[in-house]
Amino acid sequence: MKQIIITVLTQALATCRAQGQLPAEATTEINVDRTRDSKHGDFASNIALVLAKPAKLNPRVLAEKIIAAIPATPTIAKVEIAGPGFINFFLQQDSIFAVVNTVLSQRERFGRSTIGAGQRIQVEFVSANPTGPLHVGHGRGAAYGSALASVLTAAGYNVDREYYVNDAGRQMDILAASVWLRYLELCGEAVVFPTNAYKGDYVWDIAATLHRDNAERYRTAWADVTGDLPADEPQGGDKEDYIDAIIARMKTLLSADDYRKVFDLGLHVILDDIRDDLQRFSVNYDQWYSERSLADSGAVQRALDKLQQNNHTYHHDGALWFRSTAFGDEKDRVLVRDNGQTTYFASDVAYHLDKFERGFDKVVNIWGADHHGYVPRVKGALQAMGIDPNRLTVLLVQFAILYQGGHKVQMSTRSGEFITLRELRKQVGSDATRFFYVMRKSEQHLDFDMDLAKSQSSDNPMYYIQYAHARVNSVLRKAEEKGWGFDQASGLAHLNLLTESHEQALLTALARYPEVIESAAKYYEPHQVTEYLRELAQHFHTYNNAHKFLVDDAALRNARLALILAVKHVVYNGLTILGVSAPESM
RNA sequence: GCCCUGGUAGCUCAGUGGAUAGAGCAGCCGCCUCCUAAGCGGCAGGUCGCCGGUUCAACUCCGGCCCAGGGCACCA
Repeated sequence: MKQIIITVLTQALATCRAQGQLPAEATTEINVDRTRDSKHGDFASNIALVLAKPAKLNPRVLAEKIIAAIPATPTIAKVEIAGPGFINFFLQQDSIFAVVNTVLSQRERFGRSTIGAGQRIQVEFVSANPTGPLHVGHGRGAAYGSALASVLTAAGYNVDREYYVNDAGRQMDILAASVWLRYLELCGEAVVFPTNAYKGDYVWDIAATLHRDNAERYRTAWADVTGDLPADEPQGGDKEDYIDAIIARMKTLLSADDYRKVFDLGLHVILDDIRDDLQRFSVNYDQWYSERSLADSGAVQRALDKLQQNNHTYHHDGALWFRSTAFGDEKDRVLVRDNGQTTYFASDVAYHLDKFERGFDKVVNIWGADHHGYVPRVKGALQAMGIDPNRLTVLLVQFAILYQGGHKVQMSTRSGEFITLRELRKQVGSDATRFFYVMRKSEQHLDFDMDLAKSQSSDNPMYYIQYAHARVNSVLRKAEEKGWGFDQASGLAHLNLLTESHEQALLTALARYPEVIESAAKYYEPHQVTEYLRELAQHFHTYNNAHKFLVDDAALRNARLALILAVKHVVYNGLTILGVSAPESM
């Protein structure tokens, strides 16, 4: 509909130019918006205000000329000048009713758009290190990424959802060491657990599995482990140096093969847990991409070669550096450490090169806000390798703060005490958790009110929306019980009986849905969908309260049922995008 | 110090250059003989952090300042 108006305005402007009423150089992008107030019609354009200056005309005079040049269009009933020079468009009633027909025939396809057609886009999200269960911070990234991917799919993009598995690197070594030390404890060794090791209970579980399946095969005397190692933090040493020394010792005491077995057990147990957790959260992936595979396949070396060939690297202090300052970063970054090991950053350069080599037109990374400092170096590396950095969008998700009983829920990632996503889902439920996570725009700090999310009242926006869906269903059931059923053909034939202001408002709301999807996709903002659904549900509940649907007049009754059935479809479509269920009854 | 986010009603937040800045909650007053009251209506509530600038038009864009949170590794 909006497109029709833009087309019509484009034609009108061309006519004005042809008649010499508007200078040829007076051009601008045509802006058409829905009006806030129905007195201003259905759509409005500010075109006359924008072009008034270049046209050297009073905006209202220019608006007159534009309106005079607008070709007759069946869907437009009336065009008016208002205020300082707005052009207001009033739609034909028939084209307003048409949305019901469209929704009922397209059903779950209603709202899909083609703005992304032919474009491949990758959304990478969560990608938490498999060193422990997901916590509530990851949950927000999961809900947001998943909803965004669905929005983009609805907008016509070919979307690929990916989880980057950090299955290499120091943190994973620390996990392997943590598992092994707990295992030694189970074997009866008097282990003093390192300050910097992972202390969560899940580490005990993995160690127990290791012990159950392998008995004492990996056992070493604790004295042989610590031997001549530096002191840990409580003894005045450095906890980082200490844990690194433990890892090195573990690698010498176990064969490479055995080390890998312990390492992989931890990795697989935790990754399986994460997979399970996300699946229960209705978050699914097309690809789980292994960091280790980048090194194994030589992709990391290829990326380093590429940077070196393009003269963007140098050697210093025994390390290989990327000159990221040449691309706006605040300092240069190490790719290969003086000990010969590549950095996480080197893997990430290779990973991002690989993403674009896989043929994605656009790549979206969803990161925690604490990683924002990382953006310039990754974009810099892409540019250094000859890839347009604007094809990569990094979306930063701020932290979620949980509130319960009016108080902030204390969280500490230290000593393994944190609220897991699983625990949150268990307490609040998957639907409400997902809804609350995406209710706010991602760059906003989120105050997550667990009591509200759990409450089954209209105060809870998710229940409010779900209830609209269930309520339509309830009315339809009642129609069956009364022996009337629902005659869709009759309803569609009598849409012109829907003249109440509540009905008109609802029709407009339904027609807005495709625009909301496009906007949410364009700005990567799924929260627009939650906002919209709340408004739609509100229009519905208000209507329900003001008018009876199941009236004796069959024509009116069927028309109303057609309208509310359309509402049901749209609520379903929107909730589905958000990963929230739409119950038939509540 | 530098970099990223925020600052809009008592609280939580929409508002992505337009018309009189909106919603939910909290507060006050009302609405079930009726398809689910898990609902609806009304009242009250604002220096859009502050100061400049751009524009016909600024909560929105630009600059400076103040406040809050986060980030500034040869960790991941």
